[in-house]
Amino acid sequence: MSTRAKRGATAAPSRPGRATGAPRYARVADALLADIERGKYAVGDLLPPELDIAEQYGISRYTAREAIRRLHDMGLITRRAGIGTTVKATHTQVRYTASISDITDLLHYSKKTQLKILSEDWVRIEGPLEPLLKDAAGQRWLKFSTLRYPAGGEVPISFTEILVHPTYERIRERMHEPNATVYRLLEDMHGETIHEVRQEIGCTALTRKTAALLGARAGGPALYVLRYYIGKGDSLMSLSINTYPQDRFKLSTSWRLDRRGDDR
Amino acid sequence: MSTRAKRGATAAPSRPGRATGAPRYARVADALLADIERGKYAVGDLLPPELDIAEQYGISRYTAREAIRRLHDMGLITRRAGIGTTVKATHTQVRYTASISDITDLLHYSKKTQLKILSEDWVRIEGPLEPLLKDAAGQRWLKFSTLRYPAGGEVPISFTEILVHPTYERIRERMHEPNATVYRLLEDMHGETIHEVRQEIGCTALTRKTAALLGARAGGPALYVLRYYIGKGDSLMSLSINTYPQDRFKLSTSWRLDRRGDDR
DNA sequence: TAGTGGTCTAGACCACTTC
DNA sequence: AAGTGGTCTAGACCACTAC
Repeated sequence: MSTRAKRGATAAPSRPGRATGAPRYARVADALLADIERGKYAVGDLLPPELDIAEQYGISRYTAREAIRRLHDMGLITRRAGIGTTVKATHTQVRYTASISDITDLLHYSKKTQLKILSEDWVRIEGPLEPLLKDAAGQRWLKFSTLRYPAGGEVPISFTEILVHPTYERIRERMHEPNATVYRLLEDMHGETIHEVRQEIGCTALTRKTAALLGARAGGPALYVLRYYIGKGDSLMSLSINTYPQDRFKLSTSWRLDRRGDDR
Repeated sequence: MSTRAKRGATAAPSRPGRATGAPRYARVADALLADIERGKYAVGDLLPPELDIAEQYGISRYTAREAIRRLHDMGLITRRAGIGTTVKATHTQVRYTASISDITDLLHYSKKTQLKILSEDWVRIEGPLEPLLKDAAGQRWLKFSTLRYPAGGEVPISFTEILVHPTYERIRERMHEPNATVYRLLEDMHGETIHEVRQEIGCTALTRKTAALLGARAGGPALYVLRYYIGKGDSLMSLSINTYPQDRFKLSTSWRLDRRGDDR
């Protein structure tokens, strides 16, 4: 009980389980983590209160909190004042993540593309659209038919149909501006943020009509990408239906291993 | 001063008292964030030392640290003892992330699939393989040709060629086990972890040979997915080349907005 | 040697939840 | 009223980096 502070940030490269020269909070965090993995605290259980943990390990409340914070950063627990600390998972659920800085990153490598609007009209959600927009069946949505070109290029990358919830019809006013994108207009004009994008990728054969628009061979293979743009509270704001003919576009994603609980 | 602690985490709408109602560290973090965005501290600059910030805002070092921690959690700064706090970015670089708990999640919705190995041999990286594995040109890699079936199904989902770096040839021993996956065997048998997966998605037309294996129409559209499995230090460990005929498989990804600096 | 961030203590008041 | 996590203070020693 005499040894005071141990040391600052030493090498101590996140040896899982080991705990020789690591800070106290890290050792306590490892101990708690081991308890959770061993099942001493099951999912749904409460961890002991901070003061109990502090007493149990002979540390101050600050250090106990710092240990618990690690578990929180790993996403293993939730905390609520008045309730306590609840175990939510025994292992870090997410191991790999992919990141983008901007939704545009989903669309094309090069952000330097241009959208050409072929037509703009109101459509009723029925027929082939209905399975894509079940919850909006019968509603009238704004629809843009577009081609996307590389900067200065003559050959389109994709044929894209964009459906927009009627609430946001004002974006029509500025949709023809160069470099306009639906989601940016939604943010600018309606103050709405895209909270989530759900993307579904498949393949298809080009119809005669689409092939003609894209200058590709009818029946040829094409990437078919649906993107649902979802706002606050799971509200669907927009849907885009993209068709990319073979070899004009490649979708790349990089998934990286998370090391959240280790260093920081 | 006399005023001690302010308050806990409250909503506190428009109490005309002092500041907004947010904790002090949050207000200070916002102020620092504003300074960074305004350019008062440019990228590469050092933020003032903790004690200066504490003095400047009339708070304790703990509270100043807590404020700075938020900026760190947002990825805007790096900190080093003896040096100081360096501004690394003015805005959170990553806004949207997608997560998976397991690499298997990349492959198919249902994890209940079975791999059938058609053949296994050593191939030299040349010819059509060379552009995919430039750095390994001329090397001999282990290659598996496989079909993946849904649990109990008769119709394959995909034709997959798997290339494995010669270092890891031992996985051959257990590759035929049910539910074997390359990356899990790499972890089990060689103690190597996949640090990153790079995925490239395109489309193609089925060759006669592949179509025959898959029981699909030659020339029909197919998803073409390359996955590079990368270990520590950017070392390429394995590559898989997947061909999914139309309608047998859909790739889904969900990108969520990060809200790291806001609540927690 | 001086100054930085990293760790730690011992206390305190607060808001929230449960009894 | 009691107990929880959330916030905050005023101090301290440490390891690291620069001078």
